[in-house]
Amino acid sequence: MSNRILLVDDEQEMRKLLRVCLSPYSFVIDEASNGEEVLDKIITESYDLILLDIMMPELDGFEVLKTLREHLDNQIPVILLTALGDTERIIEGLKIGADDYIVKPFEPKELVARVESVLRRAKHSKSKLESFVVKSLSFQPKNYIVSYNNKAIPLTKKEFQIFYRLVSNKGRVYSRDHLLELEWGIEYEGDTRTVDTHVKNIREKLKGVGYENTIIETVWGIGYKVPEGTD
Amino acid sequence: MSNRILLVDDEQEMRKLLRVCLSPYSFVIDEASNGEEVLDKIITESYDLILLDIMMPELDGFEVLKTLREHLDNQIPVILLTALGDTERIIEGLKIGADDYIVKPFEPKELVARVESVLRRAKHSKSKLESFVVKSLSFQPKNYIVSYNNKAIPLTKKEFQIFYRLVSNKGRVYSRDHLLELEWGIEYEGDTRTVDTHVKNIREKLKGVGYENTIIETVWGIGYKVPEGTD
DNA sequence: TATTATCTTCAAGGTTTTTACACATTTTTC
DNA sequence: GAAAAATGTGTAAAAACCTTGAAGATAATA
Repeated sequence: MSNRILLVDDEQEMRKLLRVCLSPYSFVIDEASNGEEVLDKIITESYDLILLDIMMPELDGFEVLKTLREHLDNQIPVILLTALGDTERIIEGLKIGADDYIVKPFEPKELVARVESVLRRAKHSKSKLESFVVKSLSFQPKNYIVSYNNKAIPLTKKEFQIFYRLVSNKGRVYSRDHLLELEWGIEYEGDTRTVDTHVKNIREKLKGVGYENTIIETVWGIGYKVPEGTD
Repeated sequence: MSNRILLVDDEQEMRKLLRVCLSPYSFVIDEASNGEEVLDKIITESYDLILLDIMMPELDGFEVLKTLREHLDNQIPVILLTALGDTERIIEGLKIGADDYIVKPFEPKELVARVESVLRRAKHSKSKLESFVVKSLSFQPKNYIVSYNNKAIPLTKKEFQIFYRLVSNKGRVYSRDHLLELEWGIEYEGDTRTVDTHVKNIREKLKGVGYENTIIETVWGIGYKVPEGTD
């Protein structure tokens, strides 16, 4: 599956340049010309990487990144585009969660290298690969395995995806639509209730291994969540 | 849901022009021809954006904006309409809380762009996403959570909506009709007393977790409010 | 290709939320 | 202070929403 990249820059020329540089590779590319548009798109679409210009009028790259990390998807990789010599802002940007930065003007080759490196890292990133334990359930994302008392719970791929998303974003409510977008793809047209069925199956399988907590909670009229709390 | 826009200008021609420019898009448009009418309408109706002419006889745009920001809704986006070269007033206007400005005469395209930009920004404004604390209650709007002493209060969706509206507009009184319009939708046909029931339930649930303040006050003959005061 | 596993759809039945309404209580008006 | 108007409250019906099971469709595997 080709990676989806969002290019963010207020200057159309720069977006064009970025697009040209990346076009030889099999990326699906989308653009946004200002901060608000980015937030909008992130909520409705889903991307594997964001190339984010820092200097934009109104809502600048910093603000976008901050909002993104604090309120929206905390995992999506971000590469900052900065002007030469803007060391301070680079450091600041990395602090608040950027994954890498590229200084304008840049070498096309370097751009691609950075993009691929970040994508690769993201794919194998700790958060995505490392096992962890939540509420007595131990997750092993790289193998699509969840286990309880050392007993593996035979989740299917979709089930795992949903469960993993909810668990690794404890406390956050996901609407059915949002889950469909995140786990199925950009323009899923099918029945929303599909999510319900998967949730049902997850719950069933959890019970099947003797796990009695109600870990996936229904938020009436909204969606599903895994509540925060002791693990 | 389409956004509601209030056009404010003393010249009918200008209102007509604005309306024509915006008509290709799915906005619900209302008009006002003087300052007093604006304040009137803001209190009884609700809008997502106000296009406000500065130069009006009697109560001018400044005064309206000031009153709006000081006494009424502090969040509703406002775009100022100004004459060419009126830099001073523009700056002044932005200072007292306008979100953007447009210089007359304007390009229709630009008007629409500005309008949409401001609307988008408002939709994702921090205030809509960020958690906050009011009178010992902590709100996490993103996840539909209100909690007291770290204990979640199990509000239903409607209850949360109403409570959140009142709390995030402390000091402002909302009539039942207005709340219905805001939280139910423009053409609600049911019983007004439905609001009372929800308010009752909210109060009950607050007591249920040991919260004894009377945070939602009844304003006799008008509606409900959450009073301003120490948090 | 046949077989199996997984995913999706659908509808019946159950649960929760929302609404309506009747009556109690409070506030205002005269 | 009595009548009228507005609000508070409990209950129950109505509506909205969720769960569940089963069956068809699709994809994966042998």
